[in-house]
Amino acid sequence: MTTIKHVARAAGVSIATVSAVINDSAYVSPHLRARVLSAVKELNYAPSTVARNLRNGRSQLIGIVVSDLSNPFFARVVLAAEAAVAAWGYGLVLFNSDEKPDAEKRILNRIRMLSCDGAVVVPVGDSAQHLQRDLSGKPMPIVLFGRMVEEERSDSVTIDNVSAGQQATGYLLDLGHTRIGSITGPLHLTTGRGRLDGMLAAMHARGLAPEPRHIRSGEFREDAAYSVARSLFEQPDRPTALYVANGVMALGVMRAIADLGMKCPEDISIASTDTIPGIGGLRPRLTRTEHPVVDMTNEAIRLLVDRISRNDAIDPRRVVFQPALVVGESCAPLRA
Amino acid sequence: MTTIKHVARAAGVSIATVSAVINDSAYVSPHLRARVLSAVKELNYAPSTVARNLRNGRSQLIGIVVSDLSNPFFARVVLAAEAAVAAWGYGLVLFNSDEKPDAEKRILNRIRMLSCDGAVVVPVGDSAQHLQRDLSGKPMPIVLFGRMVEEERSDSVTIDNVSAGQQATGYLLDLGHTRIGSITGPLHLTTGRGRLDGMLAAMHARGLAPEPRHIRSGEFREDAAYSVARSLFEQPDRPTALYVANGVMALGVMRAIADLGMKCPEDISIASTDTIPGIGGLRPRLTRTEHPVVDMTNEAIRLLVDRISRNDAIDPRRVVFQPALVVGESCAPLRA
DNA sequence: AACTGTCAGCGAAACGATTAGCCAAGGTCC
DNA sequence: GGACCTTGGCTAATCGTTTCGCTGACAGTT
Repeated sequence: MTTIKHVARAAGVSIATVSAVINDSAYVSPHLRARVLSAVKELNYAPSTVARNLRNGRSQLIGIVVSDLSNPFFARVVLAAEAAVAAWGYGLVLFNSDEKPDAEKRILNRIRMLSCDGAVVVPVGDSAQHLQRDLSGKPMPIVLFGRMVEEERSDSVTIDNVSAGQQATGYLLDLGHTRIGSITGPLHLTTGRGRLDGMLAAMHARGLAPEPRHIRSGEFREDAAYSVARSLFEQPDRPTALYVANGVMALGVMRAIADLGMKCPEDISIASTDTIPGIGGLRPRLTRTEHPVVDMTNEAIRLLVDRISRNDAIDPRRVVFQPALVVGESCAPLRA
Repeated sequence: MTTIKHVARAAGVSIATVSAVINDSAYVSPHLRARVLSAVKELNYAPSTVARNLRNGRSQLIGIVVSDLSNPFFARVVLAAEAAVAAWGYGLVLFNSDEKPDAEKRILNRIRMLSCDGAVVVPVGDSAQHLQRDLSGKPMPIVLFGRMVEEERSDSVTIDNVSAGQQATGYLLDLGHTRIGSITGPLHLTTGRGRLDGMLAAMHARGLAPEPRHIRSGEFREDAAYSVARSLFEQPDRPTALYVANGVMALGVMRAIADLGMKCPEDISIASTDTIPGIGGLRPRLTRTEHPVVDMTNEAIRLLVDRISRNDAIDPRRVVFQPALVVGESCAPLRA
């Protein structure tokens, strides 16, 4: 590795001068500046970020912890986050907690040891809070993304889950369905609980109440949804319409429908929150509510970068995005 | 931040002793060791990776540069890579070159500045080679993934693209199709060129040659494939079967088929290489060749870690995985 | 001519860790 | 009892930067 010292020697100046040229942090005469720059090019010098980080206590690294990278929703978040942090001059260190609280704890500890300047976390436990409290002095900036676990004291970017459930269920109700079921995520997560609450609220608003056994919840996974859907469909009085809480679960439900020889939307209507992008050519297209993933991610990174470069403590900020209903072909009016 | 110095003071020992305890790098009497450990716990001390890295020239970071993170194939690679590097005790820094050679160059420079210990690169240009040559002294370990651009001197993990094209096309031929077209990727990439060569080889082996205007190539993107497919289908004597070179392109083709009011496989058979995971419930399921993504990724990380921890230079190793044909419902026998 | 102010550029001290080399204290052996 | 070895722990150098404070030259002011 060529270091600043080699450059200084080659250019016949002190390392302080080289540093000044590199960082534009002080005036250097054009003459010397040119000598330094040509030495830099000559030796193909690049300042060591490690040394720089040690010196000024920052790492230009942002951690991102997602709960399930195999979920395309989070893949899109990571994609957007990579672009966003690059635009702010940071690097993105990626972690996958796989919905396991202790994995999350390990990861957050690793993030701390890497001296990341901050992190975007899709929480699965309450470790994020602890991490912040632990640090004597400045807490590590954290932005919670997508969901919250308990009452949190961090910045957060989420969607209005209740509205998502309401909109999707409302659409099914408008089509005349009354026997509506739902498969939602774990109820200790706001994305699970909130969407279910929205679904129930929409029903109640029309004076309806779902069959308790048509209300199911499970992990946010394709195979989990598949099993739940099968057991739901194999019962005698199955629902005529189903609200499914996310994109991969909707895929699992679709697979169950196909495997049971049913047809969607002829035999059952499916509305979901979230979808899998790019499957526009496959039928049926899902009717679902969508989140503005890129905007949400940009906002999260913006909040994080702002908090990193801010030295006064301010109150947590919570940004909530609204879902939008997108109509596909997976829902049909109730047959009389 | 609490540093090793604070721990030393609290435990009443020198920082060298603390370091020895932390790293088990020298014998420390049980008495002092206990004092140190309790001070560590007391102060909630975690060694600064930055300082440690500066000192011993490693960063415990592995970079990964993918060419298009919005492609689910690479999303799966990243998912697998995250798990693999974590298992080896590394962190994963993610970059997206978006198929742009100059973005790749910038990224590789950033990776160098971050003093990553190595990188997995899906190359879009020839910067990876340059990066290796540039460094005086030890070159930075790099493993090329998925494709190669020119003759390369790095380790690489790829698939047998020719075989992928042959298998998929062979299946179409077995169904009786002779007027077969193809939409493949950019021909300067081995994934583009190789798959097309395989397709052509399969045709030639049966004494057939495709219509030149049925052989198209374009970017590995859903929308690119959509346009190409439309223009192909709107011609008078369109092919009865089509080989599509990757999963997202296949989705674009499916969308074009749907938008033109055609049906797959009734009106046209589609076979592809690569697919989008988890769409088992949507119809038709693609007939395609699949790659062992997880195995490939693990192998790449294994090669990289091996080269990082090795101090003797050895010849580049090339690992080639074989694709496997998976039959769906997107192909039908040719109607007489 | 002496004093003051400017200012380009330099030297050296951090940042937080690892580690080679050293130094007392204690034990062993003739 | 002195020479020698072992050994636990410490001091100090080092990694590659940034940055504070200083030097010395030169110009302007009286």
